[in-house]
Formats: sequence, C-alpha cells, structure tokens
Amino acid sequence: MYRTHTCGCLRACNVHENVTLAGWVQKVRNLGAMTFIDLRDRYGLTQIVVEEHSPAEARQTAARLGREWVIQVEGEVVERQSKNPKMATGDIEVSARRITVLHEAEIPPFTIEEVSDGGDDLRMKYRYLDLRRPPLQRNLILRHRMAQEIRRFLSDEGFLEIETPYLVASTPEGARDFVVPSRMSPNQFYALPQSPQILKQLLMVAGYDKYFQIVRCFRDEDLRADRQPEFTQIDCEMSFVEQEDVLEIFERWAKHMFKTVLGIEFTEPLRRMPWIEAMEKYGSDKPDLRFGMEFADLTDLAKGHGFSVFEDAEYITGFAAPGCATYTRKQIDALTEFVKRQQIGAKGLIWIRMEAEGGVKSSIDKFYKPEEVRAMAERCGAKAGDLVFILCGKKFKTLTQLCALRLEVAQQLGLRDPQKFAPLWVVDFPLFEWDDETQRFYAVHHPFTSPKPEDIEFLDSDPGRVRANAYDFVCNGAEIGGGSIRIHDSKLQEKMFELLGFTPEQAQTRFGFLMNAFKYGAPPHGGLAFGFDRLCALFGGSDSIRDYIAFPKNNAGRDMMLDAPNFIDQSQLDELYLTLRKPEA
RNA sequence: GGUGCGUUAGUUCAGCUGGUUAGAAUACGUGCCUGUCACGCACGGGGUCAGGGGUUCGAGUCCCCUACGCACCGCCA
Repeated sequence: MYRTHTCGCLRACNVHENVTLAGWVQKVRNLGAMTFIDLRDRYGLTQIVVEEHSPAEARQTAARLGREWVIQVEGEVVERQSKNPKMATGDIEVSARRITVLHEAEIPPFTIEEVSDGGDDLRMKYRYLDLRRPPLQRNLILRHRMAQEIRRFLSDEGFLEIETPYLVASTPEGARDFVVPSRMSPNQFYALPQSPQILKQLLMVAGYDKYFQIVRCFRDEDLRADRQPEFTQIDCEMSFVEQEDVLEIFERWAKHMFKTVLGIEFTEPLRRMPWIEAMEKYGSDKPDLRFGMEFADLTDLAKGHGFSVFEDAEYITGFAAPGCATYTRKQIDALTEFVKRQQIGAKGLIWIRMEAEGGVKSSIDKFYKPEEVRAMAERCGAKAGDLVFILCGKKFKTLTQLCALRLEVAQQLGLRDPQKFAPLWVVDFPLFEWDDETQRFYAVHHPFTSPKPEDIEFLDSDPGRVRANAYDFVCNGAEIGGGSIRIHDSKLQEKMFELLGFTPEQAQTRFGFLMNAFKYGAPPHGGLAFGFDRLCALFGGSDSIRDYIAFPKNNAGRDMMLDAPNFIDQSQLDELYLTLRKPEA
C-alpha cells in the first residue's frame, strides 16, 4: 500500500497516528539540523519534518530531494511547535521515519505552486505540470461538480442522456467543418459535428421526448479566449413544448446550478429582454446587466440644430457614466481614441459633463443651448457629477460601438465584478439577417428555427421583420446558451429553404434525411444548448475558458504539448488516396 | 484575411535620446544555520538579446522581412 492518507486530510485529531503519505515534493526547507518538506497531492499539502533524531537514512534521503520528486513518507503525525494558520493541515506535521524515492524529477521549467511564475505558452507546453497546481485543480473539480449537477437535475426531470456520433456528414452553411478522410470509401470524408443539432431533432422524431448530452462539438474557425476548436455543449431537446416550457425548465435548471454550485439563490424570475430592447439599451444581444449605463435614443433631441455631424446621422445615442464628470481632458481623449480605433470605427466621441455644482459643459456647446444639452444628458439618466458619452451614425453600427465604450468604461470603473452574476433571457430574435455582400437573407440561428406564429404573414412581404421563437441565456455579457423552437411542419420548412435561397434540390441534398424523417410524423419540438466550458469559466469568475479545459489548444488551434496538428506518414496518405499540395506563398 | 502588443539568464522582467564588460528578482549549485512555511545569510555558475537582412564608425536599442505567443476585428447557421 502506497499511502494510508492523502496530503490534505490529517488534522490535530490524528496526532500520534502512524501514517504513510505519497506525493510530490513542492518545496524543501533545510535549516541545517532539521529539514521541512512540503508534500503535495491533489488533496493538499502536508509538512514533513526530518530532525536530528530522525533515522540517518531518512536524513540522507531528505538531503538529496529536489522539487517535484515523487516520494513516499512513513512517519508519525505530531503536533507542530509553531502552527501555520494559512494551511488546512497547519496544526500538524509528519515526523518522517522513512522516506522512499519513488521517482526523481528534473527541475521543472516553472514553479508549481499556487501562483506560478510561468508564462502562458510554457504552461501550455507542460500542461501536465501546470495541472498539478491548485488553481487548475480547483477549476477541473468545479467542472466535475457542475457536470454531476447537470446530470442529476436533468435526469430527475426525465431527460435521457443519449450519445450521438462524432463521424457524421458535412453540411456546409454555418461554421467550417473539421473533416476526416474515409479509408473504406476513397475520396470521401466524414465531418465532425459542429453540434448534434440534426441528430437531436431526429431523436425527437424517434420519440425520445426529453434528450440531453454533454457533448464535444467541433468548429474549424479562428479562436478567441472564449473559443476553442473543440468545445463542450450541454445539448438538450424536448418534444411537445412551446418556448415557454423550454424557458421554464431551463430557468429552474440555471437557478439550480447557481444554488448548488455557488450557493447563490435567485428567487425572482429571470428578466426576459426582447432582442430589440437589448440592442437599443445596451448595443448588444448579450448585455452585461451587472451595472446600468443604459443607452437613450437622442435622435429627436439632437437633430434640427444645424450641427452637421448629427444632421448627417441616422441614429444618435448615448449613456451616462456615473461619477465621471471629474474625468480629465486626457482621459476623455483616451476614450475618444478608443472608439476611433479601427476595430470599433467610430468617427468621434461627443461628451456632456454634468458638473457637481450644477453646470453643464459639453463638446457641442457651440451648437446647442445649455438647456438643450441638459435635456439630452437627462434623457440618458445623467445626474450631477456624471459624464455623458454620445455616438452617432448608422443605427446598429452606432449601438455596437457604444456597447464597446460602455464595457470599457465599466471596466475602468471596476463594475465588471466576476463575483457578481446577472443572468437573463434574450428573446424575440429576428429570424433573418440581410447580408449586403451576397445580397440574400441568412438565418440568424439556423434554418430549422420557427418564426413566431403572429409574424408568419410577413414571411413574403417583409422577411426582415419576422421574429423567431429563439432565445439566448446570457450572463455578465456572455452568451452562455441558446436555442429555439424548431419547425416541424414540412410546408413551412420548404418555405424557409426557399427564402434562404436554396433550390428544392439543394435542400433535399443537404437536409433531405431530416425532411424525410419528418414525413413519418414529427412532434412539435425545441431545445437549446449551453456552452459548458463558458459556464464553467463564468462560475469560476474567469474570462478565459482555457483554464477550465484539461488540455486546451492555443490561439492558433495548436496543441502545444502534443504538437498537433502535424504531418502524417506517406503510407497513411497512400491508404487514404490523398496527395498533399504546398500552401500558396 | 486583417489590426495591436510582445519575444533579453531555467523563469518573470528592467535595460531611457544607439556608445565600455547586458542587469534585477526568482530558480539552480556549494557552504553555514534546531521551528521553517515567500526561511535566512554568504559565495557561485548561467545569455546566439527569437531568426534573417538593412541603416550606422558603432545596434538588445532604429528600419524591413520571417517565425512564434497573446488579445482583438472579420469569421463562429
């Protein structure tokens, strides 16, 4: 037996017990006649002490130990002469009788402690060492607990966990597929699923009316801090439900997660915000509601005074930054530069300062009377001491730009508190989105999303006006989940394909198996999927999902530890009838 | 496809308007130390300044290209 206890469990009540521990040497402190060793496993740290009266062999072994050596220690639990209140095991230590080296270790490339000195790429390359650190262990333990709670809740609600295949057929539209060549069908390819969307709808046709799966999904798109090429979804689908049923059960689920995992209770119903309201008040379909600073439409107040910047604009909107009237010219200039950066693209930033003494000062004083400026500021909800920011231009572009500014200001004011949670549903998404470049409508969600019944009459006359039975679960400015009620009527589905510019033949080739399945009796159904990695990062209070995935990929989609992707042998290529081509220079 | 920032000791970083032998902290090694827990003290080893090209009497420092990393825009039905 390698150990009788773990490195996290011994307490004062264990004093005088003879124990055997095993783990990694985190640190050795040699004081001459006595040596202290911090021994680590995933349960914690226990201090080992080797003293002058300890057996000579134990003293000799202790003298040669290095960081990260794997050792086994036999000894007696003793009360410490000087306790360490910062350690869970700080009241005791193990006086070593025998130390066995199970494996020597090279000097690690970075320190493996609570706070590491290693940079991102080094920690990624030696991920197995980084994973020894308590913060990463806590993250993976959190992930495990969340997975357990998800399964418990959904299983109790009657959902069945059913696996769907990873080798499926490629369906263009949507994200780029990862593709897998088939040896047995030369020149043909499987695709890895972007999500089990169609398969879960087929499960509904098959009569499994409550399905869920914690499932890996694959998308060959560029990455971000919150985006990985393979990621995990909590994928759910239900039959004989309307939007209200789906929202009800998953709102209870979300509250269950907050309560059981974080101990946070939401007693009120979650806010449901129509998409258009989210856009007009926050400039985003995933508003961060941890703080206010709502936008106000100033178009009518601002126009008609001969200020050409406003006269030429389609939409004028602003918000009040609380307590920012004291911002210096330099700070405002920096924010102006921020919105003018290429990635945001505003032409300029207009400001109104509501001075604490009651005066009003603005960058547009030349064009407006003080009471006109004050009226604009007050519509933004500004009070004395606040600073109002205004942008103008094309409506949705301006709103998006102002959203970036709102988040930046909130960041500077420390309002994006990771310990605070502001969940909500965003509902009533538009069904279609017009693309200027290709001059056609695209499905905002996917082509199986059902329109709101009351908007079906506009499908032909004004497609842009049609709202969808689609919904997103949003928290702290991040889209955590989303879904829709699906179309189960084949006539309506055909109409959708037509509006999206598919010929009946194209629709048949791409989605024929789903359409054919529907012919045999499709129940009304709908569902949603949550991004599990994002949910873990949200609960853990982090913006980056990488630290919640045991073996993540880097910015360029590479696994720096395995050095994947990589070249394969010519014999493997031959077997697959593949030839390679040099990338264009 | 694009933008920004970065790459100097094992590691994290400093190195100003170009100018003698490139520094600090930490890690590592050796010695001393009986209550440390960020142990302390002393000494020591450790550098292709990412790679290539250019400007210059002279480049870690300025310019160009390439590679790599991070963040973002596009993209992600």
